[in-house]
Amino acid sequence: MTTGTLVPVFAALGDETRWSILAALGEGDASASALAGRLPVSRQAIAKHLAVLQEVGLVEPVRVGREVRYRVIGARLSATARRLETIGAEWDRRLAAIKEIAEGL
Amino acid sequence: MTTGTLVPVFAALGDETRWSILAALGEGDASASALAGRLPVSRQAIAKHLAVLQEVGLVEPVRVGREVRYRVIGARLSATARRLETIGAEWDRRLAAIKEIAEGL
DNA sequence: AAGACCTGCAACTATCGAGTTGCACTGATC
DNA sequence: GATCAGTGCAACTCGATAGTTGCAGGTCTT
Repeated sequence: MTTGTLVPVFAALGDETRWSILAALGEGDASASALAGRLPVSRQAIAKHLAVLQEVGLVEPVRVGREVRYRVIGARLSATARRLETIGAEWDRRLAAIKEIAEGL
Repeated sequence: MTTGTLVPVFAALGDETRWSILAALGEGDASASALAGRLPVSRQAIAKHLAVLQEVGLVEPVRVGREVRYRVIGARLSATARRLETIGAEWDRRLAAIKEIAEGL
């Protein structure tokens, strides 16, 4: 799982347009061009967003002939959620779970 | 709970400095000035971060005499985590849970 | 082979956000 | 009442990022 860094994942999830893309991908894998047809932004803008999402492991590219479709990785979301859950649950006990993320990453 | 909008919460969690602040607050409530003594940023920068965190309900101000201490709201993190968990878990079933967030907000 | 479609790279603009400094205001303390 | 610590507001710099357009390179189709 490499868990990776957690903060960049939240940064990636902190953009409305990227959620629109994720929502669109929820209805089936799609290419940047296909997404550009459904969303009010240019193909290149979407390509950049997809690069960001891929960087943090929220999305995965799949070559299909000449086009590149993207698939959402639900497990990544779940894993992130679980880590966040842990932090929130243990906060009141004043455990240093947060420090790990803030420093150790 | 008002659930509120979810995306801004992620945006708030997408900054390293804010995690440092949350980590520091995890060791006990503290004011902006007190935090400025422990972190390598100015008091005003911290004040802005605290405003952001408060805006999305991750933190709560508590007046103590002339100073304003801030307390982390662990429940907010847990609630956010649970919503994220739901989305991740149901993604594979292609449910439109995401659409609610991306559109309804 | 030609044309259409999709991708990828590059340059550019513009806005947002993180950070700073400076100053004014308020509440405790001596 | 004077002073000091803490907060709050405002203006400013600067880097990151969301967005655009334009063009070059691949790949499938006819």
